[in-house]
This record gives sequence, C-alpha cells and structure tokens, in this order.
Amino acid sequence: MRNLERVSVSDQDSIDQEMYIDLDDVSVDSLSGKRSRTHLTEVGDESDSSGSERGAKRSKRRNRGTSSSTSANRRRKSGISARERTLRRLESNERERMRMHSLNDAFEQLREVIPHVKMERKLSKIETLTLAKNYIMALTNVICEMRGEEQPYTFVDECGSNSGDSSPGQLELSGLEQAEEGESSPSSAHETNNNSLLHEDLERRI
DNA sequence: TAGGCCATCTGGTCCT
DNA sequence: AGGACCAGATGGCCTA
Repeated sequence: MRNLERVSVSDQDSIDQEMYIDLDDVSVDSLSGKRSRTHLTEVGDESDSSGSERGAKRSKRRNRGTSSSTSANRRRKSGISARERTLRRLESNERERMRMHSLNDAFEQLREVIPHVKMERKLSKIETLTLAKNYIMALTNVICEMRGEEQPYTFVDECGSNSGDSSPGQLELSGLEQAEEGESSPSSAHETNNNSLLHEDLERRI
C-alpha cells in the first residue's frame, strides 16, 4: 500500500478541492517519523458514508469566520504549491502531536500527585481533573480550618440523585462526606475509595 | 455490540 | 507570517 494522505488543496480554479497526494513523493522522513493511524486512505476509497456529513460540518465551521478573509483567499494570496502546503500541514501535525504529548505528560504528573487508589486502569483525563479539583477544594478547606476561618467548600452528598453509572459527572459530585459513609454501590466504588484516600491524606498532613 | 476514552488529523482563530 | 491553541471529525481499542 502506498503512503497516501488526503489533503485539502485549492488552486486558482477550484477552492478547497480535495485531492490525494502521494506522500512517498514528499520528503517527510524527518518530520513525524511515524504515520498516523487515521486519515490515511487509498485513492478511490470514497465510500465512507460519513464523508459528506463530515464535509458539511467542516464547511459549517469554515463559514464561521469573517467572509472577507477566508482561508481560500489567504491560500490564494500565499501562492504556495500543493507540495509546500502538504509539508506545512505535516509540520503542523507534528507540532500538534508534540503539544498533545506534553499535555498528556502534564496529566500523568497530575495523576501522580493526586491521592487515589491504584487501579488496574489509569485515571482518565476527566477523572484526573475532577479529583484534582476535589483535592484542591479539600486542601483549601483544611487551610481555612487551620486558620479558624469558615470552610468555603461543602461536599454535598449527592448519592441519591445519581443514576448509578460511573459517569465523570458523578465523580464531580462525589465528595468527602460521601466517601466517609463508605457508600458501596458497585459503580461508585472507585470514586468512593479515591475520595477516602484523599481525606486520609489530608488528615495525615494536619 | 454499544459506549467510553483516546490519538491523530485538520482547519479556523488568536497571538507574537 | 508562522506558531500556538482550540474544537470538530474520525477511527481504533477496550470493556461491560
């Protein structure tokens, strides 16, 4: 299979015309090093039923900007070749990959500092953020308590209103008091344990 | 098999 | 002008 990538191409006669560029014909070895799992297709593989929908949504977004400065107009002004555009796109992809990797690294570091029960699977991103938020709120409460001030955050028992699934929303609502009660619905076991650990960690530090 | 989570691509917009 | 940031789209993997 040849290394093909669908790219958006515009020229003087057609705006945003899609065509396929043979990446083997473009020197990209020094860029990404590896190819993506997605958006690689063979010529003629246009049977994708979601293609038209995708195009419609894309164009909808395209029209969001001001009409006087469309990307097509800009591309026309730039007057760069399709090959050059492909190269720039690949460079942008690589930068975006690196950016997302650094973001994931930050998530990993955050996971390491949040007290939580070690699970066979790692915390998802939304779980990580939610636990971090709860942890910050709990720490803030501890600080205020030590100062003799009123605790700004209350952790309300929202168990009754939860449907019982393990959606991230439940994580957000679950609090320390809920954890203390040791509520044992199977689906909330992880969150409960995590918050218990959080509370224990706080007490240890006091 | 459906749904959740994720990585990646992509194009628009913002910022320097 | 070019890079960073962002959000939508897509497909793969995994689990209940």
